[in-house]
Parts: sequence; C-alpha cells; structure tokens
Amino acid sequence: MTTERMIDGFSGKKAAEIVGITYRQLDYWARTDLVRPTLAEARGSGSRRRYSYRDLLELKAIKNLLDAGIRLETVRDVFGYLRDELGEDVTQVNLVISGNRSVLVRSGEEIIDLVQNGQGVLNILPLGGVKEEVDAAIVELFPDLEIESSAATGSN
Amino acid sequence: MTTERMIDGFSGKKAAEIVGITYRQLDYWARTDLVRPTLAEARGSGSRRRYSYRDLLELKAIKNLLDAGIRLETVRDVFGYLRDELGEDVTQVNLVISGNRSVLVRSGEEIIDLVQNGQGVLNILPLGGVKEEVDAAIVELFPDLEIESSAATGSN
DNA sequence: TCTCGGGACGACACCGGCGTAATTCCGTCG
DNA sequence: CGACGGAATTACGCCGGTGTCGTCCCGAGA
Repeated sequence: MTTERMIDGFSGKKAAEIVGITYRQLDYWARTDLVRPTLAEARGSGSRRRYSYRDLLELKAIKNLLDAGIRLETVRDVFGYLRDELGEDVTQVNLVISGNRSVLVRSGEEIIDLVQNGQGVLNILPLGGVKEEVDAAIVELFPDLEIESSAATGSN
Repeated sequence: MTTERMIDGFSGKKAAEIVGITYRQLDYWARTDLVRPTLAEARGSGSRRRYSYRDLLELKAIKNLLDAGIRLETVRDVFGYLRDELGEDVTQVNLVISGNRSVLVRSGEEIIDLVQNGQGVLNILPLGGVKEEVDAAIVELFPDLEIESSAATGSN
C-alpha cells in the first residue's frame, strides 16, 4: 500500500506454492500453453507472470488430476473442453472424463447412469473441492490476503 | 490335434492381438513384472511365454486404464492391490481408484457416497466390460477357440 | 538513475515407456 | 537329424515431463 495499489493476482512462485506444484511445472505449463497467466504474460526474460484467482483453480484441478495418476496429455485434452464451461458456479459440479470425452455433471444420479452404461473408464473430479483447497491454502500460506469467494487480491 | 493336445493358453503374440496392445508392450510389462504369463515364463531367448485367460483379463483391464489416460506407474500400484482381490466373480464389479487407494465396489450407491465425500479424483473401471471385450475379441480373431465363461483353450 | 533481487529463459540431463531393428535361439516338422 | 520359422532377447533411439544450473534482464525502491 506504499505506492497506491498493488497489481491484482499472484506471482508465479506464489501460485505454485498455493496449488502445491513446483515452479518448474508452472513454467513448463505456461510455455506449452496448458495454463497461461491471464493477468500478465511473460514478455521475455526478467518479466513477471501474474496469475488470476481462476488460474489458481485450473492449476489446482490439474494438480489433482495428476495426483490421481492421469497423464498430462489427457489433462491437456480435458482442459481444452473445460476452459469454456468453467463458469462461476464451479461449486458442487463434478467433472467426468470418459476416455477422451469430458462432461460436467451435477447430481450423483447422472454419474450412476454413466457408470451403468459405462464402457471404458470414468474419471470423476469434484470441482467444489478444488475451490475449497485453494482457499484453504491461501489463508494458510498468506493470511493477509483477502478472499471473497471467487475473487481474491494478491500482493508481493 | 495332430500330436495329442496343444498346451493350454495363449502365445505372447496372440495375447497382444486379443487385448489390443503391441507385442513390445506385452514384453515390457512381462519384464518389469506388471503382468507375467502364469502358464509358462520365458526361460531365455527362443523360449515361449504362455498366457492364461485370466492374464488376458488383467491385460485388458490395464489397456483400458491406459486408454483412459492413466499413467502406467499408477496402474502398477493398482494391480498390486487388485491381483489378490481379482476372484472369479469379476462380473458387474467396479474398480474404484481414489488417489493411491483402490476399492472394489458392487452397487452404484456406494459410488455416489464416494463421490459425495470425494476428495481427490475417482477413477472407475467396470470390470464386467473387460470380460465381455476379451471374449468378443477372441471369437472375432480366433473363432475356432472354445470359450466357456472364465476358462478358454488356445492353440497355435 | 543506479542498484539489486527475483523471476523468466535456455541448455542440459535424466528417467519411464515404449518403437525399431538385428540377433539368438527353442521347437517342431519333415 | 537338419533346417526353418516364430518368439524372446539385446541394443539403440525417441519423446514427454521435469529437475538443475547459469544467465540475463525487468522492475521496484531509494
């Protein structure tokens, strides 16, 4: 607050800490167009990326998929679809990945149907948990940051 | 039938064809102790592996997990657990992989519970489908082989 | 405007999971 | 018994996904 107002968002290092990935992964994903910082891209060596709160949600969702043993290649396909549908009501929605197809599902009933008909393997990621995990990590690591349920402010 | 009776089981090449993987994968998996032929191991160059019908089920289950984008490393962990539980009633049972834990689940209700409590990602593989797929592939590729629901005879 | 530090960039290495040959046999059949 | 075909073995290479370093440079602070 010394100057006037810090730029919103999170630095690369902080984003990596919050979602629990290495900086190398964050960097690699940014370069290969998996998750790029929406607030500020890198413009050459020495510049600084700025990640939005929604970027953190995507990063955390990816982290969860990786922890579940999903290949990064598959994650790329999934988020090609998911990026459009990822609205503001991420709460209580489940992401279902069936082979190379991805669907957003609300109720548990729909999931049963998919399992019944289910050919192939279903990967189910509860997106609500993602938001909770990110928020928890923020208050734990950087308690001074304000969180207002789907929007946050970051400082360096 | 010229000699007397062919040795039961499937050759490596046939097993690979039936489950839809490359021979190189089958070989690599056998050497790295993911799926080894139960009827006859390799005893040096020139020898021949013999795979049982249940081996085919495991191979096909693995193939399905790979197609779903699961990392082979994770598959290894899963089958460390699954190999004991993989009884004869593989029909209509679902394999649920939660992180590094794996569970066998019968009804769809239990799945919903898991999703509701669900932290992390759930991978669901319907094992019944595996058996159907293998049987179908056998009759399609080698119609002369007899299939008796959970036991089969192979010739070269 | 000078400095100084953090962060992007580039090159390199490494390991897993195969593909692609060439090689070496075992088995079986004539 | 001698040859031949099919299958296991070995060697080599490739590519994806990171870890590790060293370098370079932007940006904030004074």
